[in-house]
Amino acid sequence: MGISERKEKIIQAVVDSYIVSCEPISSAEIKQNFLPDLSSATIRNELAALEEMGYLEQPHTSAGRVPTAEAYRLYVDKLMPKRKLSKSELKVINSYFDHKITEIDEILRNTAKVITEITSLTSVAMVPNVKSAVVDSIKIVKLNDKTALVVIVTNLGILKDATVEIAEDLNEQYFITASNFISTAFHNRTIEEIMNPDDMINELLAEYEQLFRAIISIITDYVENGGVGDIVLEGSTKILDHPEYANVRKARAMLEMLEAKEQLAPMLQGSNDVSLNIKIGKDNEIAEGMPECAIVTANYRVGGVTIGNAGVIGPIRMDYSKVVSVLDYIGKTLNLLPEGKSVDDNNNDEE
Amino acid sequence: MGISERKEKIIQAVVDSYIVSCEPISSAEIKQNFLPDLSSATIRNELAALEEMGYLEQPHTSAGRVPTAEAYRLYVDKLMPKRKLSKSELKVINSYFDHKITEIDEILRNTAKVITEITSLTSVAMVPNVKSAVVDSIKIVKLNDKTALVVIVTNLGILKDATVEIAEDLNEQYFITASNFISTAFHNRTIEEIMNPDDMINELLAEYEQLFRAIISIITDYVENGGVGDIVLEGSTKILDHPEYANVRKARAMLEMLEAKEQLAPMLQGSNDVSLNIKIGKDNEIAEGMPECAIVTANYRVGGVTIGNAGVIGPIRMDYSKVVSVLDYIGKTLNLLPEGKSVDDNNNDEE
DNA sequence: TGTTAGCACTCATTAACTTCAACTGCTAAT
DNA sequence: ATTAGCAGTTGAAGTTAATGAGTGCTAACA
Repeated sequence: MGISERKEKIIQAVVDSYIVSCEPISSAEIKQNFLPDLSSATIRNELAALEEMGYLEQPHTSAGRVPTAEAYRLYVDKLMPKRKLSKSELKVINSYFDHKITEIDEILRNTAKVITEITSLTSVAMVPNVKSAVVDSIKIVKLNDKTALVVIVTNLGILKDATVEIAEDLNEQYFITASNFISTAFHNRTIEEIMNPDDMINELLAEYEQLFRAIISIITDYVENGGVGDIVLEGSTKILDHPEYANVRKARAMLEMLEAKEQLAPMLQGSNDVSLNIKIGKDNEIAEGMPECAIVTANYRVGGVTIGNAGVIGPIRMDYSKVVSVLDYIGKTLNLLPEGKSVDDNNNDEE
Repeated sequence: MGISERKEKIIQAVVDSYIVSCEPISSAEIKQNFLPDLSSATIRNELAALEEMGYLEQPHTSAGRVPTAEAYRLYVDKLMPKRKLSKSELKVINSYFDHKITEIDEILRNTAKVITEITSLTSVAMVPNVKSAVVDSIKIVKLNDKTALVVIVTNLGILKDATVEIAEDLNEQYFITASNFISTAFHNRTIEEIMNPDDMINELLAEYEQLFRAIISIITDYVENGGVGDIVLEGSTKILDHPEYANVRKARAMLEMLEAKEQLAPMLQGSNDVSLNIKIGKDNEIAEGMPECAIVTANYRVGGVTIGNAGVIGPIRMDYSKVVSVLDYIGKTLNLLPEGKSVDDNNNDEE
């Protein structure tokens, strides 16, 4: 049993209005701005029905209506208008990616920055699935008598550089040989395989056991340190711009959640198969007492390889339409990056 | 013209009380908790005099007194009681530094963390004076056909690792030779000298000019990117715990200032000669419209070498006594780090 | 049967007013 | 110089009344 087209129009009207005003919407408002051919009384009847159905709420008897999470759900799934980004917005996005970028970290940082700049919302970006990264090579460089630097190069970029303690009597040549040896052994293996080495690897690396253990320990540290890669947060104070968080109690709950970045990971993930993921309200109640909010994330690929997720986090009342357009356009832009194609060429959307 | 001892006692009473209550202090309160042998009327006379002198303020006529920045100044310079940290606090601090720490970054991160944990204030830590860091060696490692990693090791730790693009036909041996060559040329030079190479260096490095330029470019990037090293922020949401920032306007001003980390640098610096630096209110009005706050920073040395500044940032009404003790104790702890001495040995303070 | 005008009703918000209590400043006595 | 006593000031909290935005319902209408 679907709902009538007119009801859908009304839901859309309520959500659209509420997104900009953050105040209950009255029947008169809807008549004036969306359905001038109906009387406010008729609209009131519909509103009452929609409230009965769980799409709308009244803060108090004599107030207008406010959308529930259900309404937002319907809105983003079906009713939301496609938004076209303005020329200047496109320009801003392109400017973030129009120069050569080599490090995945930087791509993600830029992605987060540009999302925040355009949407005025707090944005997050993260590298997922470190375990499935494929090792290209491993370099071990002696820095001084006591320490060496381990660099693990993967298809997702430089995974991690960390220092390890070494015996003092090992010379540089030793590390060059070791690097080559270990690189060969690990080449084209995934991080996961290295963490659980099979007999072959174990045997192969017996000679460099100390270094080998150190490398595994670095990788394990890294993977277990939240099980995920870096999470980049941008514009966390934007949260305070929304009237929803006008009182300090709520604002703090939100900011504290953001400050504990690692706990955000499970909410950003889970969108690996889907390119766009919208979680509204209870959808993302990972932890007890988590503040109500909405999270929209996209799964980003560069040259066919998934490099991470990025998106926004904000009040349930957010401009989903704009957010989706931005995430979408950034996705297209990123996908074209490595081919060396100019980013200006991919602006052949609808219209 | 100094002020009488009794007046000082009263200022101390007002500040001490205000630090815990954040509410105007009445003459009766002072009598009860600090000066029971005087009548409240006498205290009122003194309070009026101190207000005249600029040390105290009344929010409104029928309210108690609140200390001005002047009063805090006098308090920290002269009146503040020496606080002894509790056993459990000392334990917490020691636990952050009782294992081998090699990277300066990690020391600073830990420092910030422990400061926040104990003071419940937002803390900052930064590496200053990159320019005067002395280069130990420089390593260039070929990662793949197109990129190489440059690692600059200084007396302050690994200054920066960054990738550079390289010509495809250079083999690994080339970089080993180049590393050695460049390392030798730069050894014991400061970053500043490298940024403005003299003729000798220029001549010496003519052979590796491309790499040489790339390295200088990395260093320049790094130094100009705020002119300072990393700034670590810890516990920024602690700001919201203080009643001073109960309204969102003020909270946002503060948080936005913190988010623009780089701008904090000049406020943390300037304490290179002094080991402890307390800036109250207008003392640190770097930018127009900066929220009123106090900043207490310490200059930290490990083995005689300054490694950075760290401290707290919070409302003018903060527990200076505790903050100073904490920063002080951490300073002593850090200073003993490299000698391998147990951190538990340095607990021979007063009492 | 769906739509609409009309009207009574509800309830948050605001302003005006009152009360209350916390302090002070001042005066006069010690 | 100190102090008791008291009048005076003022914000905070509580009360009441007026306001008006918006609804739900009823009865008439197409």
